[in-house]
Amino acid sequence: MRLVIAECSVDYAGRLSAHLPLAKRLLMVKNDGSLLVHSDGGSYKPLNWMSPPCVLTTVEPDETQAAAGITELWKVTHKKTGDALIVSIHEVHHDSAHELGVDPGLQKDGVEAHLQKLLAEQIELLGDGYRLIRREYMTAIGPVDILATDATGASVAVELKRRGDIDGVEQLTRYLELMNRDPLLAPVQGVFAAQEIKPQARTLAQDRGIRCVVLDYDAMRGLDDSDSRLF
Amino acid sequence: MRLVIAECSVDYAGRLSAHLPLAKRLLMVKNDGSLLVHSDGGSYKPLNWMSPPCVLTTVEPDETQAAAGITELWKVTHKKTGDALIVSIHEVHHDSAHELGVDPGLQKDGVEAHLQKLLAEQIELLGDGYRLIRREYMTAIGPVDILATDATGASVAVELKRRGDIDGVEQLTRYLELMNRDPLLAPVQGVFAAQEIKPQARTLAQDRGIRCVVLDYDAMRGLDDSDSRLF
DNA sequence: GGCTTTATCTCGTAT
DNA sequence: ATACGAGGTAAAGCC
Repeated sequence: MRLVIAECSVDYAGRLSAHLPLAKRLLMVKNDGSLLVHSDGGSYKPLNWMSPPCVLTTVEPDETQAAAGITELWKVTHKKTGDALIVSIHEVHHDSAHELGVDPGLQKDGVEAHLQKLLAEQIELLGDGYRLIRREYMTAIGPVDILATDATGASVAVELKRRGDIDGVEQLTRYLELMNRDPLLAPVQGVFAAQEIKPQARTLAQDRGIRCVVLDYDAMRGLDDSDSRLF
Repeated sequence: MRLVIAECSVDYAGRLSAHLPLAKRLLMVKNDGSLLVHSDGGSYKPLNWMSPPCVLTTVEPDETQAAAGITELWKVTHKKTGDALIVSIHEVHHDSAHELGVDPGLQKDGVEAHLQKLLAEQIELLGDGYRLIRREYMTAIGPVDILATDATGASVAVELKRRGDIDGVEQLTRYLELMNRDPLLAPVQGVFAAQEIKPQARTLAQDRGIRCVVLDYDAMRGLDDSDSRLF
């Protein structure tokens, strides 16, 4: 992510035409090439922006533009729609770049979060001798919902979903590949747990040696009297 | 505006509960106290945020939190709803503040400027034989959007609006009164052109002998190949 | 992948 | 002030 504070004017042409007069603003260039133009007020919506997929190119200002005080010209075009955003920069006050990496993303607490909490408390539902290591076990590619050990002490990675679909199996597969490369964890067994598991997902999981567990949410809630406290 | 790049986790409690696991993100603190938490991808929507009016306070982490690696705690609460956003900062990688001032704000040209340009180019939309005299024809009380002549060579004053309201008809009426006193122009016919004309405005216009024309912006754009050049 | 519904929606406008 | 509808809506859920 690149952060630039600059005196600039902005023109947008796409579904509509819009113009931002010259003023000092924040230009946020994300890793995917998308651009956000923010002022020091308003809500979270930028004054103007370009959504991915798009490309940012810097153009050399021509004589007229240079005479008008433009020192840099950014052109951001959307790859599909052809929408264009043109940023005319007059003066740069700040310019810094930062490596942020992939974000694990927002968890909206609802049924899945509650399911995770309940299963963590009732980890023996997976089998006798199972013990919880931790929830949200962090890996380089994101957090695994639950990490546990089975009766033999071997690691078990649990992926939780309300509706178990192929996507969830793929996700768990990626985690397992990564974790099995870690000598401190390997061998790691996979468990795909959901209130409902689609036949395709079940077939794929079994094909990859991943155990499928269907969870009874209501029964799990019934066992847990802390339910009234919610979280 | 303050920009902070930090390892942080975020919890939101308001209309819903949500959580962001520990990761490196951008924290944007606007002048009004509002906060935006951005990752290096996604759309213009932040991962999490607090809208104004709100207040940001920094809290000293307690022993447990400090032991967990939290060096700073930000608490942003909405003044009316009481929604709260809690940012647990583990490590700050960048921290800078910038004075941006008040933004002049976005001008949506789709409204009038673009319409005027398009209608000037496609003046025959008003009728066969129409010819453009000039845009922004100056009078003593201000510029008339478009001055043209009809097939007979008589003057036509065009008032353009995105949404045709009574105000626009009144404005055009004033121009027409003035221009009809000019022997070089008189008689001047009035045309009220807009993407949408309100019934009250239409009634008033017709009562004053002003012709109403509804413009199809998209069709006019489609006819204008200069649109593909963007600027 | 395409479609429908939702949103801590935001934002403007009319009442 | 509040209600209503559009948005460069974006994002989640569902078939």
